[in-house]
Amino acid sequence: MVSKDIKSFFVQRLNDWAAANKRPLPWKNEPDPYLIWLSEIILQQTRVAQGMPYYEAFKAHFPNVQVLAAAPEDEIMRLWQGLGYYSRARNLHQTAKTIAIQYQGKFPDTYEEIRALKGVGPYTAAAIASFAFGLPYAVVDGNVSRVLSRFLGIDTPIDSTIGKKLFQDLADTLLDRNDPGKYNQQLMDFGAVHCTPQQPLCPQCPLQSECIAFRQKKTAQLPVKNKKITKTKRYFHYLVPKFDSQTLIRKRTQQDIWKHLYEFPLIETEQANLDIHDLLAQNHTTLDWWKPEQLIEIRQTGPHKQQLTHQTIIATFWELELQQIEQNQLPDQFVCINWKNLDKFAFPRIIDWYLKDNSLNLFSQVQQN
DNA sequence: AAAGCGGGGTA
DNA sequence: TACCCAGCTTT
Repeated sequence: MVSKDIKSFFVQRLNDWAAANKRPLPWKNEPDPYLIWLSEIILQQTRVAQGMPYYEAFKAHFPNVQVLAAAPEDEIMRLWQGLGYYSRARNLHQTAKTIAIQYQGKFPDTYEEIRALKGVGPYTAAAIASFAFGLPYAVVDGNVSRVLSRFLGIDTPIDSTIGKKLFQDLADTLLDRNDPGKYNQQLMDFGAVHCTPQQPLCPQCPLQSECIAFRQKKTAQLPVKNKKITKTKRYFHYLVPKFDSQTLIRKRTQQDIWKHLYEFPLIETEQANLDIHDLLAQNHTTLDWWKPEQLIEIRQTGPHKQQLTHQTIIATFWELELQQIEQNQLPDQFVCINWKNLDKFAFPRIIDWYLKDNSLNLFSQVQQN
């Protein structure tokens, strides 16, 4: 499928390109497998620029795997707040414990052992194996599959089962076994800054003369993906209770977005508009802490929209100033906390938005104390 | 094999 | 808007 000449052309031109296009990143040339692993988990489906500050924060808070393993889960989740795909944070914690206990703090150094870690798939295992231990495993991420599909002119969908196997095989074939880690880095850099999804820099491309997509004018059509997204709208009504400096939050534990993040008591509706008093009159278990006679005042904030990949969230915040919160009636997963302790818990972006910009009127007197 | 999971940048 | 990002896990 790939001739020896094509491979040496590819490897040589890529190496020349990388020499002229440095892309300094904090985790490059990092010898510590723990920090390499940390950076790779953070960067899964995440742009470098977005993950960078999180990497620095995690590195500062948890300088080694033992510290991370010993940290409370809520602290890790809070530090992960805003980065998305929150199961990564839980898997990070679980794997830290695995390494600290089962591996006595020494990061496993074979591909199979690394691949077996929670949250580590084929890409991440190859990345750690090659970067940290110089092992000959080719990474295949979005960048690599795009470069290969174009250079070799392959229109097999990269997200199909057959396509994943094909591109992994091709990547393994093209891998420069003299320095797998360096080669892997170069190829991802090339995809990220040169062979970009839109408007790739073909006119000045060192691979142009052998690039099938360029020759056939198909760069804009490659790579092919067959996954299409369907978006659903959801209407969230958050009830924000206030009693003195106390409020009520709960941890999301159902199989849904934002699992293991916290939120205010939530009622989800099918329609955008509703009468708040009708909603409060419902005999909903989420409202067991609420008694109509204890209501002092209601204020509304929002609705505010948040666009996720598969869902549009339209959230309205209803601030309920109360004479009392029925703490002995709290449903499962609910906790009554002081307002000033909210920063100990991880919240979805939309609640963070509300807390930062729109809740001052509710607890301003508390914050001034 | 397909679905589900975030948030943000870019055209 | 739609697409994509140093993907993985669950169903």
